[in-house]
Amino acid sequence: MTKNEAISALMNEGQHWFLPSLSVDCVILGFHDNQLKVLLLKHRHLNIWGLPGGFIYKDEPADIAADRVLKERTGLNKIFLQQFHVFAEPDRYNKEFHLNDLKKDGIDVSTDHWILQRFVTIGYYALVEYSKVSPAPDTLSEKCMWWEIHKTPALMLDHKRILDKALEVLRMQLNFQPIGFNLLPEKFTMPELQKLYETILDKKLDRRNFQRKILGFQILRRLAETKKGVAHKAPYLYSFDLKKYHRALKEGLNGGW
Amino acid sequence: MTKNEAISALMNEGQHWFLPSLSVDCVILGFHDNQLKVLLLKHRHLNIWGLPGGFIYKDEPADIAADRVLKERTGLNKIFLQQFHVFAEPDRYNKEFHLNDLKKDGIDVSTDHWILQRFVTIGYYALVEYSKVSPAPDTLSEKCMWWEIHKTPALMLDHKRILDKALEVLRMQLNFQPIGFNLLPEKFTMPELQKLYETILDKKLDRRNFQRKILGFQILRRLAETKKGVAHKAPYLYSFDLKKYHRALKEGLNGGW
DNA sequence: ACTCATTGCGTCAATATGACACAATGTAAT
DNA sequence: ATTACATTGTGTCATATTGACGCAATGAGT
Repeated sequence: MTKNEAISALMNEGQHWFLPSLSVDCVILGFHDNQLKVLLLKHRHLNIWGLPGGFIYKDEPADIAADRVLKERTGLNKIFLQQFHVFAEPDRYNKEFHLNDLKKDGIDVSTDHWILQRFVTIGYYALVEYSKVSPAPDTLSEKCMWWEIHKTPALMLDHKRILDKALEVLRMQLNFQPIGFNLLPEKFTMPELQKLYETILDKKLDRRNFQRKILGFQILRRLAETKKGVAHKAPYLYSFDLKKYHRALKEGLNGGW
Repeated sequence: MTKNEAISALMNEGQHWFLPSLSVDCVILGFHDNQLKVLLLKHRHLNIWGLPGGFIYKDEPADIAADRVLKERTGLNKIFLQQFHVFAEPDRYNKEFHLNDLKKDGIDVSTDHWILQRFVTIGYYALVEYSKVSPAPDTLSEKCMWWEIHKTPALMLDHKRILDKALEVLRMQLNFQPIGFNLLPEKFTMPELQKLYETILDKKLDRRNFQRKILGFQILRRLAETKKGVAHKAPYLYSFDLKKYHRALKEGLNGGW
């Protein structure tokens, strides 16, 4: 099936396949070159980017739909994927935008076409290991690539707001949940982990205090090896203690009360 | 318009008014007699209770829909109301349940009626001042009353799960946000505030340490008066310092990182 | 006047946190 | 080889926060 055929099928049959009014959008974050990155798609003819998103089959759980979208875009599945917010303002969805988008593709639809109706979208975010992802464009897009989190291009509709909200929630989670398992390779160094935290928090942390605190969580295991081929003193390699990591995920880190 | 007329109108016209596939459900919590309570509705003919919920008008933001539902059920509006989770499993919605419900009301609908389709619901929770609420049943229900949070009756569909999730999120929020302003009367005592925390957390707290910690947040003002007509030593009255309270809401309490 | 549960206000040790010092290490320049 | 230097591993110290608990004051009920 060519891309155009796929689009035709979607346009003509979509309303029979999918739950009306609802979509999912995924904020897929990866970490590379000591930078937090987000996976974006470029629409076929418009010079605008957007988050990977999709619709929910009529008998499909929303979480599975998000998983499916993620799989289609990154080749990854079964990863840490979490619903974080619903975006349900009536004006978030711009009829004109899609109408123009489709026209440029040579597709003319009436203004009451299903894809032009108001959509409420469920925002999901995923933390993935950058190196394992093979960005792959889908039916409606021509490019799929990583962008540095603070240097994203203009995004369609309210996708910038969705991205910002994902980061806000992520920062909150950092306060009571461990993070990083899905963002880092299996073996990593303390400075890499610290840089990840600093990037998410957008804030410098003291190297020594960071180490003390993170080790205090008891979710890391220091390996016997050090990182080779790196400038300056070779740092130790660490890996997550998965058992303790998952326990911490469930029970929280600090407690608070 | 009688209740039956209202139901007829809803059944016949609903699909033109509301966004398909979507609903909102509200977990409305109040505090009374040193107990956390939740507002539940009893369906008209079934001996089963449920959370107050409703649909979203086609041009209405979901937050406003939740506000509207809340207003209709409690007489309150403009209060702390927060989306906390989306429930989107296909099997959460039980066609048979509604079919039976309607039959007992003398309403026969075909199995493809709009109200029998799959619905994804957005869960909202609200913390309200118990004494200001006037529980009022709506079109589809015959009773509306407070229930102790740990002694709720059987709930329809997945409403028990929604309630539990709301409490889980609320407990998390307690770790980095102040709470209580909407749950307590304007003037309250320290033991009352502590009891609120203990109820939400389902855990005993040390009286003296609790006071020290909560005062440390700097969101309380101690009044010159003490609570009268109470057994034993008269405790001081406190009220929230709204300015600082709202600042703490925005900026968080502890920071963590 | 006495009892007693409860409140207000402490103390003290243990623990956590923030700021910073210093030696060890490995690459790169000389 | 030697040296320079950025970076890492480890530790210190003062301060802040936390958990556990003591004790006197209060005020309704007897």
